[in-house]
Amino acid sequence: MPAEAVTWQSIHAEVLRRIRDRTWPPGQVLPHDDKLAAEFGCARGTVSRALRELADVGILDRRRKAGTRVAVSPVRKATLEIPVIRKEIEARGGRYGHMLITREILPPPLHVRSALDLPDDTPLLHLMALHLSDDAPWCLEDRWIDLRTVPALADVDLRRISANQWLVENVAYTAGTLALSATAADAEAAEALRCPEGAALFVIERATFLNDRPITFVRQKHPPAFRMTTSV
Amino acid sequence: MPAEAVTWQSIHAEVLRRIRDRTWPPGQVLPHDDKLAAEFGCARGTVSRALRELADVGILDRRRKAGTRVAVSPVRKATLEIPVIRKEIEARGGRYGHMLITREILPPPLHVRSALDLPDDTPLLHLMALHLSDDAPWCLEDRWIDLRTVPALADVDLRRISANQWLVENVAYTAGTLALSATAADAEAAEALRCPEGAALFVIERATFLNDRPITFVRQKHPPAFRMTTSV
DNA sequence: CAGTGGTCTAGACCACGGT
DNA sequence: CCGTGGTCTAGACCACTGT
Repeated sequence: MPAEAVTWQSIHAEVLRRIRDRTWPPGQVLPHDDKLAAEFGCARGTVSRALRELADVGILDRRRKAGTRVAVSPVRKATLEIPVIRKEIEARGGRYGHMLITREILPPPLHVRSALDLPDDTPLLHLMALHLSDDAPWCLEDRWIDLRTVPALADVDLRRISANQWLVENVAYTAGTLALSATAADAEAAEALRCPEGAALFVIERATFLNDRPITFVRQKHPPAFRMTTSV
Repeated sequence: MPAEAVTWQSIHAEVLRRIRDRTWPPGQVLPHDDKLAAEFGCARGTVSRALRELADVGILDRRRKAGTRVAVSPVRKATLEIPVIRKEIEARGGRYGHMLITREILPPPLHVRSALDLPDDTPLLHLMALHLSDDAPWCLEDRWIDLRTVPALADVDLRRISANQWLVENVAYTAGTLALSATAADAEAAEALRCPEGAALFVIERATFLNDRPITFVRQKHPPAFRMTTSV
């Protein structure tokens, strides 16, 4: 048997195996990094790297002085990728299209003020737009933009480039929130998405900020067939 | 001015600042790790650690020989936490309750066979259960379990402990898929969740495996007020 | 082929947080 | 207080991949 190279990945896999084995059941304290390094025949840094990765995904609980334990309630974390809609559609083999429905300057409704943490009802740029995949409605977008944070957007022709894409290419946000929910299609959504009124729509809401200044709040309604998937 | 300690976090923050500044715009090639280490006055390993974290979340693109670039299409990644339902309810301050509606052994329908990659229609354990928060319906769970993978579950009294909880505590899955969608409430869901038929429900579907052997497929329907949130 | 990031090492100091 | 993980260093070798 050849002396296998000890990599952090190999330690990661071995530790995971012992956890799944229940060699180390939930709540169990693992040997200290030094002990494990001796057992695996490697430096402490290598063990540390492996265990840190497991702690990052919630499988281990590492604390100074207390040591490393197998997490009791493994709060599994799933990562969702939030691509630009255009890329998402093209990745699925569709031809991307975009239609600006309305563009106006309006005082924001309460839920927008709340999401963007706006102290008053200073008017924002409001857009309604439809994203299309092969000319079929992909999602109806209801967006509010604070032009005080991104003044350059005021001069952009949003019929040619979607606000979504312009923002991604021109503003790197520093913080954001994401909410997923389901809602029934109102008349406007039903018409735009060509689905019956009352149909169950998948809703993605995002608020983004640039150094605590609000950039945009967007609500995207997807037709009933839409699914978001990931693997864990 | 004291000589600040150079930590990987400080480099992480500084690089992020330069990206947001557009000092390094999307597509820009960064100086090599050695150069940056010299600039920041630290070891290459420290720079490497900082840049790796940024690459992990899709902000940088690091490749051997090609160097490090600012990602052009920042596919932002959001991480969703998938807790045990009981913990989720208790974390929100609710009192958890659980009701087993049906328990039977049945051949699985096609969508279950497909999700679990089952070659035939060998009967599985099928459960319908309702999770409650302060006696109000929280979610209707439709679960299929392959007892060949988890035979011990056959003898568990699922009226006392939910399958959800038993599985989390007793089986560490090795792989899984997650899908989120929206659907209209059918008569059964409407009655269980005390909402009108046709209401928009938020649906979470999960399939989990233990070393390529199917464990369970579960579809959880949440009433219209349900939201999943995270920050980025 | 050759340049660049990926990783390992051995040792050191330090920050956090149980006891 | 003092044990344990977190991090930095300086150097080395290696794997991947663009040219």
